[in-house]
Amino acid sequence: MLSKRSQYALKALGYLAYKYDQGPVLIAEIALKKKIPLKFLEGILLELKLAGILDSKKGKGGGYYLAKHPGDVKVATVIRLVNGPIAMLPCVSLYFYKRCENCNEKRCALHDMMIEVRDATLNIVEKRTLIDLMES
Amino acid sequence: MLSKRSQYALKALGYLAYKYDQGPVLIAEIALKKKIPLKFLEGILLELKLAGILDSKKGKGGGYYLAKHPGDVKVATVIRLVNGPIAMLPCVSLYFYKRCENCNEKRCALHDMMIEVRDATLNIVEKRTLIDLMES
DNA sequence: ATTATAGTCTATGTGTTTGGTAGGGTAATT
DNA sequence: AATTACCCTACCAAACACATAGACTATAAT
Repeated sequence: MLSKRSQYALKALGYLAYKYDQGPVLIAEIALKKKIPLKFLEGILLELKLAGILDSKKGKGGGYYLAKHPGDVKVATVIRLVNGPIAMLPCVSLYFYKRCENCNEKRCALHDMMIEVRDATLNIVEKRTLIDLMES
Repeated sequence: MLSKRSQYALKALGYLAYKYDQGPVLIAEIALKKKIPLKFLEGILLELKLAGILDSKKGKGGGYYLAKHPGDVKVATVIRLVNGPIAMLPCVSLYFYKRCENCNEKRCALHDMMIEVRDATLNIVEKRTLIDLMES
């Protein structure tokens, strides 16, 4: 399951994608429209900024905005950043790989099945971008 | 990610499937072969028994064994039992559904994408059984 | 320069889950 | 009597989830 934080991140990005090229958007506006606790959202947006997905402007007329074109931000990237591994097991994760202690990966039935699951999922989230999440 | 508990459950079941029709298997044997902390495993096997997947016999010559044919126990069932929802969001879960507070499911882009992910995953884990996990 | 705006940063809190360890006693079977 | 599952309590450390509060700092308009 995705954490609340991840859901919020995706929702917020969907909104910012929708508002793309319309200038900075207030944290408060996003919080209101997407029903996200404001201070919680603050931290999430900052994380997305530090990762280079968002950029921000302070002062009047400031706010957050996408640092890239919505089509250039993959859903998979956001999930990995905010939520962590997409795979069901560390031993089949591409970005968070950790060796499995109680199986030899060369012939582990569970391992093989989980690779299939991972690929089925990646096949979707690696292809989808913020364009697919655009929403008011 | 699957919890350790879930990994252990699947590993143990794979072993019991491998030993199917060879009489009860000691908890200690499973723990040893699959490198699972014994007391932890104890609880897991009990849970699987209460769910009707395993059966057990006490006393000398006792142990745990599959209550059903390995081909009749779906991987999806085990994951739902021990790990919880397979879907990435509560609002797209079939067995653990919970309404989403910050979207109207009729037209929520995230919702739709997560249904796709769910189905891609289910397409695998609903078809695989303990036969596919059989392993010494 | 001042002031309001709006993002940034740090700290704190509470509760839950995870992944164990340790020990005991009970009930059934051989 | 020995074996083995069953069932219970207690404890622990660490992480995670989901926030809230307050102070600080940069920006821009006046």
